[in-house]
Amino acid sequence: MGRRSDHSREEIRQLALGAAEAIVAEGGFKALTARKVAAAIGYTVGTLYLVFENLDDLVFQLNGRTLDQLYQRMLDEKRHSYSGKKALYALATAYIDYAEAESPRWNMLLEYVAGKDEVMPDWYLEKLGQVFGLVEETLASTVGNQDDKTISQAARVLWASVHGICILKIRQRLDLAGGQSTGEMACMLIDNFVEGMSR
Amino acid sequence: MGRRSDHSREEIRQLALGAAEAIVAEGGFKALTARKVAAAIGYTVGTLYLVFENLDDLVFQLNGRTLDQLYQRMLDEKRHSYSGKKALYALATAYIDYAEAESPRWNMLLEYVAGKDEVMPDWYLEKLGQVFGLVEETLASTVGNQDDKTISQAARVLWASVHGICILKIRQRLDLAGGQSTGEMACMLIDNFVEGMSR
DNA sequence: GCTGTAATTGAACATCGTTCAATAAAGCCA
DNA sequence: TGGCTTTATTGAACGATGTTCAATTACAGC
Repeated sequence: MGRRSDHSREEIRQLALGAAEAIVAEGGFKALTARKVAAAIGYTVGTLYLVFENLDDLVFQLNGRTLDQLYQRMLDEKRHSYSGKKALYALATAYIDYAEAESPRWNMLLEYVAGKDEVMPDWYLEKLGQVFGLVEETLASTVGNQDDKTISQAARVLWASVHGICILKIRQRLDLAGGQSTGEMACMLIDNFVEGMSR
Repeated sequence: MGRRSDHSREEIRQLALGAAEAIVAEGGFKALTARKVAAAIGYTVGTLYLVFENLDDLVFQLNGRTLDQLYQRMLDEKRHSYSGKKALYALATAYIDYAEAESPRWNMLLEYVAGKDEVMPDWYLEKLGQVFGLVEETLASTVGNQDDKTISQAARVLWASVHGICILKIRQRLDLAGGQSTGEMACMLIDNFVEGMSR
């Protein structure tokens, strides 16, 4: 109808993202459609396009909230103040548990493939940086006296690796033989990597 | 029209897969549509559905050919008969070079997300196994006297990790700071992992 | 109560994957 | 050669998708 002003733009944005999360949790990425999100919040498609540039934009913002949750879970785990390798295990476990519990949503983090020279928005890179920062701190306090640059690079290598294990497991590209759990694989990675770094 | 019999089913299948590869290389995954593939090989949509169950099936078979190529490249590299860590570097480099040269196609390997209890077809798991087998051999000859199970598990962990680095790089989730190349990151991973394994 | 503003709608468009009755070309037999 | 059967191939049809935008309607101020 006409102007109702039941909700502000920002409220509609939040409602839509919430509804989208529920839809994805229920039916995975392919279940997410503009009309479904609109219907779930009691509006119509047109309204969504006042608040989001397009569906990709909505997905991107949803991914932002996923990264926030991921960061929060890892931060909570770090609060338990383990030290050394145990702290890295804890971070990896938090990451993996989230990925397995919320797998459709976590999967969506990689769904969007940027074009050749498109670049991620700054706010998104910042959220990614937070997660890596956490790993960096923990790694720094685990392997002694290495320079900052090495630590920062190693943290990225290590976390990309944890991520890789997670992805192949969850997307079932890794079942063949072995039969280890994701957690066990991550431990093996951390053990050897940290051992190697501390020579 | 009616029956032309210009090509056998198998020939049509190969033509379609070839055309699909070209389309993906040109415009990425989202450019791949049934009508485009059909037009490219001089048939209509209907014909595609005589040869493929659906578009997912086509993508799956295309992924099979990608795995074959990947395996071949890695095998060629191994023929140069390096040994030790150098051999692992060579495998990783072959993998990474392929991923970067054929990134839309390589990206497609992870595009399909299986449902909760769907399982990959055997022929696909076999192709995956081939790739891992190559890493296994190489790793076994690099770190001395470890039992087979440990090697096989470690090979999976290591390659999932290389894969993770590749994915985050190519999908631009990893630019922040550091500025290492994918290859350098993989070397760092292999160095530390192998060092750690050989205690 | 009237009017102007703007929030909201939903029909319209192009395109998608997928299906299947209709069609026309090839093979075959007399 | 001509007619009949077979079947490979077609393409219109269907429902659903993302996206747009003129039309509609509810509110705010006078």
